Amino acid sequence: MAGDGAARARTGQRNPTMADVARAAGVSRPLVSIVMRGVSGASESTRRRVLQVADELGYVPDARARKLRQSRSALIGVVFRLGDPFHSDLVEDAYASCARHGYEVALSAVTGTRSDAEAALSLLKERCDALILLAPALDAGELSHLAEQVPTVVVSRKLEPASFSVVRADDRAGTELAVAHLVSLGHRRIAHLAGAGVVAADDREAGYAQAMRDAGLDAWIDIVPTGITEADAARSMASLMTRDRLPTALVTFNDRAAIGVLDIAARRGIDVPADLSVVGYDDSRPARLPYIALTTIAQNTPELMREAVALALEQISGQPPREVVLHPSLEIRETTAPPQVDV
Amino acid sequence: MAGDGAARARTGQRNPTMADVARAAGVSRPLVSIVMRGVSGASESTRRRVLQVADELGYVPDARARKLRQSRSALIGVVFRLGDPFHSDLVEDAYASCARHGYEVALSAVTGTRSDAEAALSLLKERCDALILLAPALDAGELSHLAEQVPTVVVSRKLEPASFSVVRADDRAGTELAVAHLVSLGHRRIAHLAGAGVVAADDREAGYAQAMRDAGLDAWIDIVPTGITEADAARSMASLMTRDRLPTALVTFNDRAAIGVLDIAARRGIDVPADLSVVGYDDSRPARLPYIALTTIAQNTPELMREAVALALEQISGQPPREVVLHPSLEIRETTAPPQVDV
DNA sequence: CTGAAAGCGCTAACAT
DNA sequence: ATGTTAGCGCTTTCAG
Repeated sequence: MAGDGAARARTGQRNPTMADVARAAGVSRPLVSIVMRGVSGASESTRRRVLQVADELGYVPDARARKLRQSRSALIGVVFRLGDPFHSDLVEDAYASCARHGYEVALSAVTGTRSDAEAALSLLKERCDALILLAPALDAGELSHLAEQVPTVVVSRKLEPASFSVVRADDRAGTELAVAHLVSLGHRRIAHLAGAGVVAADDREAGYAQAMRDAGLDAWIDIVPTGITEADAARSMASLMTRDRLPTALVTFNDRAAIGVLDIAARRGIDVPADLSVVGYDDSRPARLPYIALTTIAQNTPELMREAVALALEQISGQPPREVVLHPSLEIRETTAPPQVDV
Repeated sequence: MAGDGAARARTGQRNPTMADVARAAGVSRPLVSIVMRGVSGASESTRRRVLQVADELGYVPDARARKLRQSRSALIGVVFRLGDPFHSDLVEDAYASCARHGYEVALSAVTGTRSDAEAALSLLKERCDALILLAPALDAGELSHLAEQVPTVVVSRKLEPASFSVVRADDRAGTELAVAHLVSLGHRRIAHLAGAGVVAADDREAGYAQAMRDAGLDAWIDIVPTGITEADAARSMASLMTRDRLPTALVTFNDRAAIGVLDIAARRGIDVPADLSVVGYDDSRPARLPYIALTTIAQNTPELMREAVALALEQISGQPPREVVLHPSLEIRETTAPPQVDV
């Protein structure tokens, strides 16, 4: 029973400390430390008794004191954008990858009122052993400055690795994959909904153009700029529909744009994929919903984070920063099919 | 310039400490502490000099040491479900509310592989002054056990406040609002898509039934059970459409179900709101997207978190736990309109 | 296998 | 306004 500890907490007394446990168990303080950390150096009987006493007292080790005393904090800080599905996936993978290497994760969120710099600073104060920044909105200079203070890994931004490491997927290769898939289905009038001014959008657009040329479809290259939200894409799609001939397939720069397109298509009676094939980009959670089932380009988030953590550990152990570029893959679902009528 | 500090970090030396700053500035350590905390007790000239030296050295205060020394950690722990839009909103509000009271936020995520209990334990180790749990999947016993160790506030779950405080919106009142809105538009055949086995779904269903009775529409009460995903709702909607007469309006137990309905409606050529009015529940981010524009019940997340933080502070200052029930509100957007043909 | 002593970086309490 | 001393809870030596 947690009688004693509970009573203490309820009456506003301090939490039990290691010394309390040692006293109650009739052993020295360091011995309790040994038992709590699960390292060797205590007999089995002592270990059992100490653990039982600790449990009875409701003892919880103080992470602040532990990390202060240890040279390394065994903490990897992750800066992510709150509410972003792609970041949510990455954070989940971060927990898994860090745990495999004996590290804990310290989270710091970027929100409408909390900048990347603020988020990173709070982790710096916690003395994380390394920082992993998910697509941070910081320029190279700010990132370098940060990286001089702590090993830093930038995820999913195309940046020259300098004092920090970079891990990202090859965005050009991604849209090339998308176009190649549509070409193999028999499409020729393939348009691209391009993200205007969005990071990574340039590479995705270049990959689209390259793949069209490679397929001998130079004449059909058709780039429609759009904004970052579903609503922007819906508007662009609506304007596309005022044309004489619609494309038979659409490659969008991200899933949100693709979903905006799907929505408008449904409302206007355009059958996807019979009348129009759509390929998104990101393989975000909504894309995987069965009733959306969007064919899309996946960045392989587990591998992205596995590499990010590996790069962090490399830097912690003194190795120089470097860049890792991963290959995206095609997830074929239900929004692509051969065109009903060819050109 | 951060020359010295940077060089240190890059060559793997330790970070500068307060003692380093004191030495370089030619003052005592506590004086540096006074300056860094911005409290009174240092002359303006000293203050300026210390701050400049600290900046040159690239000094960042060590949060672990500070929190260890202080009796209170000035930290409020928040346990949230990663990737849940409602939780994302709440966390964002938590940052704002905590900052107003001089508290920082320590985040701990619940994921597919990380339970509420694990998430809470890691915050316990950080010695947070209080914990705020967002719709935790823990039973009353587990919550009580936790609350004996640290002031605890449970958000958005209907639970008898015991050793912990509870803040939630009135779910019955929410669906009553939804039905009343539809009735005022002239609807009578109003069905409810009910969440099977989901927390809060019972109250929402009860509120629907109550409001129907209050409007004298007992005969039209029509409760269709469904699952928790958009796809579940889409299936339920499809089966609803095999009936002779469709309802003219639908109240769903959450936004995800509503969005599943909207999707199927668009695909089957049912015009929302002309043929069918739809009211969701939660006012989640997707509901607010302009191309969805879902009429829905809002829980007022800023107020929910404002109350949660207030309840946490109350408990920290020794007051007993209690319950706060907030009133939800109706957000009228574009998925509701008068019925085209009445019964 | 166990215990005594020192110290991580900081702040609170007391001096001056 | 500034300096001195002590100690937060833990882990790490180093002696037994």
